[in-house]
Amino acid sequence: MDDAVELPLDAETKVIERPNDHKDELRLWLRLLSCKILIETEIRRRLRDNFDITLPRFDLMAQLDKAPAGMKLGELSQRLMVSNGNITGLVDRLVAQGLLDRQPAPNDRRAQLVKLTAEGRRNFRAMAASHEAWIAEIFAGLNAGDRTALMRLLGKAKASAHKAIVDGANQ
Amino acid sequence: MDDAVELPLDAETKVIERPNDHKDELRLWLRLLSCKILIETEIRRRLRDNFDITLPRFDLMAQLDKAPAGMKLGELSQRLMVSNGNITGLVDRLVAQGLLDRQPAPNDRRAQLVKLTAEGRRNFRAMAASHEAWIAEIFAGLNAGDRTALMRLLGKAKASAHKAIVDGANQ
DNA sequence: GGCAATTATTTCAAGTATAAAATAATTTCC
DNA sequence: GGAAATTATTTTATACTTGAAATAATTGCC
Repeated sequence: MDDAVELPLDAETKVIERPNDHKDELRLWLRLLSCKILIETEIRRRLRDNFDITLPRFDLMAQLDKAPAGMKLGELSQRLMVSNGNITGLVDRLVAQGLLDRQPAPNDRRAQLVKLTAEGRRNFRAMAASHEAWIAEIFAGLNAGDRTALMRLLGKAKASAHKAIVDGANQ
Repeated sequence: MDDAVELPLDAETKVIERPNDHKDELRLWLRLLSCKILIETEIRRRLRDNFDITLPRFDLMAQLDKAPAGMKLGELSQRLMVSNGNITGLVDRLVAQGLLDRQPAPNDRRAQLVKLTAEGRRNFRAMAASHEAWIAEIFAGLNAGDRTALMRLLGKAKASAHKAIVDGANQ
């Protein structure tokens, strides 16, 4: 089979001849993805080089730092948007490192509360300061207006995605 | 994912009382991430349910579909922004599935060219049509102006991140 | 021509991630 | 009170992912 090369069509022609073309949305998605990978790879590298910690562990600790009373595993799973089984393993490793501890949840023997240990909190606070500065550095090329606009558009994209997910649950 | 509750400070107060605060950039990063996870999880689910394929495999095939002459593994690694070892395994599995084939690269006995098989191309084309429609559906809540603006801002973010990565290589 | 540096890929160990099934406890509701 | 449904977590199997080291081939340069 021959592999057709893209024809050089301008936007006008596109609309007329390819009414169901959604290359724009596809490009938008790919750019969002590449932006995320670029930033994440750099943050991962800096966390490793400076603090010898992985990004998933840092992210989990960040959630716990905001919840001094501790969190249930399911809560962590929801906030981090990852599966339950994933959290089980991550918490295991962080507990083994002495950065977290588990304790039974009051009033519910199914659940456990996980919280930062004193060492975990101390560690996290130090890392978080650097992390915040890195993120600021990474977005330094955007002014306040850009950031506000990007925040709003991403919010709109999230809402739109949410709707598509609810609507097309059986798709 | 969660957008922490805004403190009731106006911009002025913020600047005065929290000169080195970069919570805005942090929130922006977290929103970008959650947007990506939300969309990716849904696309992954639909690919699995409709075509019984994983997202990484689909993404790899998408690259090859654009390169009828085939691609070298390193080229795939760059385009997909993943490690070399990752590509080796993915290609192994896709070859085992009969969707790809490897052949020696001309003029370079270190390298190999990977390309879609006829079946792989047929498969991919069918999946790609659905995939494109899903992405369009997911971004349907954004009008053309929103999409253009988001595209531009993400481009700016990428450029900014790139600069930070080059500048802060030893950070 | 030949040796050092680079490039392409694979291998390896560890960790991260998912989906689905299993386990255990709680809640609902009659 | 007790069965059924729900919820919280773990387990399992498999796949994906990374970073670093190893292997193999090519290129650059004297």
